[in-house]
Amino acid sequence: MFSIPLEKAHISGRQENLAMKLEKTDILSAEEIAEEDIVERIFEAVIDQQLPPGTKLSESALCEAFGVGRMRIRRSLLLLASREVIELHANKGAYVASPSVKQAREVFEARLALEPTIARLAVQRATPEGIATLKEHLEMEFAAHRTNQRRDAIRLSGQFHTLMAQLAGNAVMLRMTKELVTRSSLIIGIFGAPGVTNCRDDDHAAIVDAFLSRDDKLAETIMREHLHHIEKHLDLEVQSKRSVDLVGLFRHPKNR
Amino acid sequence: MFSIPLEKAHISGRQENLAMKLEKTDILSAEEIAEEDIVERIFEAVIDQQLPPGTKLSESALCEAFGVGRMRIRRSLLLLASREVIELHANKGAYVASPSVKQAREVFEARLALEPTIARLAVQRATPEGIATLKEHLEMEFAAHRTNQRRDAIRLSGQFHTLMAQLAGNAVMLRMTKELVTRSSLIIGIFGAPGVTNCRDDDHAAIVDAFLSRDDKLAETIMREHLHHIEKHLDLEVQSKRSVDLVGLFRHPKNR
DNA sequence: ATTGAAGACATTGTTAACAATCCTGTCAAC
DNA sequence: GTTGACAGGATTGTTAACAATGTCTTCAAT
Repeated sequence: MFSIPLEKAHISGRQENLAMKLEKTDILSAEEIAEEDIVERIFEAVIDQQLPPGTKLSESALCEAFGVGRMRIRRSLLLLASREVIELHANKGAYVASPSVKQAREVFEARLALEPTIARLAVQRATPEGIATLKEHLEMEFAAHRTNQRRDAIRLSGQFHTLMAQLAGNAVMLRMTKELVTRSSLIIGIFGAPGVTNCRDDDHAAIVDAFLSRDDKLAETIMREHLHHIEKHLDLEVQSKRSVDLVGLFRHPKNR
Repeated sequence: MFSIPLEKAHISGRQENLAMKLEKTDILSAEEIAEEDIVERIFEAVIDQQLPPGTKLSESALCEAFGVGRMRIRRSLLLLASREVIELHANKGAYVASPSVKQAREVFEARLALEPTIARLAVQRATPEGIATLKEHLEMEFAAHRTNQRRDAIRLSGQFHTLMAQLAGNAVMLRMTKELVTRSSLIIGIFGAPGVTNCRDDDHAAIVDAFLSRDDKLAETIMREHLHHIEKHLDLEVQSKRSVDLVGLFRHPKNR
């Protein structure tokens, strides 16, 4: 599958003491689910738009879903909040974030700073196997589009960008990209035209071509334009699409 | 002081229920210390090099230091670990991170992707007050150097970079910059020549000049060269400066 | 019929006790 | 004297009970 073993290292430990007692079902289900796995799963559900902005993530439901204790869920939610993928409201619970227009601009500004560089580095460093993985991924994207698998198409579009960060071989930038791609899904869910897919895979195909010709500068340029293109197709002009600004609306009735 | 009110929003709540009971010491100490405050304090202590790599951060000590319960400390440590500023070893505790050569390269690669863009945006967007704050900051840097306040000089050098991110007005990039600057302090502590300061303030001064002439491209270029300069002055060639690779050392005695 | 209050219920936040693991110092054996 | 085992203490990890807050339903009053 091609994956770089990163993260998880700094929260090491978690030795399988359970794997020792070789009872029934020796192999399966002995695996403990770690916080990062939960975080990763929720990231992907957000990317899939299976968890739209504002969705409540109740602790008990998550405990049941992942089959873990409340403490672990709580830690996972804290990590998700620190990435601004969810919002933690005191005594009210966790909700999938609803990025504001300002936050949306910030996310894309950060992506424009990071991802063109990532694309350039990825082209410089990608191994032949990495490029093969990328081509396979592109094929899957096309297939999802052909067969109208909307959810798969969205997920694969996002994963294309994180895959680039993996090929660039930089764990820090990969982590940042995952966060930004996930938040982008929320942004597209709020400000995107309904029914439109976030990424044209034409652009993705062009980037893969840049890999084949090892043209790093070209990949960088395409990625920049690609991100610009995505942002341009958002409705970021509307001020506070939902949740009208009541304060501004009703202060000094004379001035409205 | 000029500060942008960001972060903390998404972990909102924490209403002062204690402030209600107006007993003695009505005003002070009613403030509860939040996780982010603890994280921020530890960030700064790491930047100051008061917490060198490998320092153990025991829960009980931190509880006493911050005057909070263990749960809050535990959450803070998790957040710090998710930023890779500390390492969490199961059943052993939290230790200030000791970045590897690979991680060091990754951090500076990320900074090179982010901070030149931040510098450009900051020049484009800085208000006159923001520029004044920047000039004051530069003065403080010079003062610290003149009076040989090494610790202050180091801290101010790092804060210059986060201040740039504040002037750029992008909360996402500000958060990333804080993380990267903090980790850079650890990296300089490990791989830097002893006694040398991490940033030349000549570069910082040149960047401030670019603000005055509103030359955003120049600021971007200087920042890029500045970061290159810092990285060049590190000993990243040595493999595992400390913690010798015993495995590689003692396998096949004939080959050593 | 709508509004407001009150109480039951559900969910989140905190604390404290307990369990598990690791570190350290002592002591016996060789 | 060095090495290994063992026990005690200290630290971390987990669980469960409890407290606090929010939410929802019911019901009465206007």
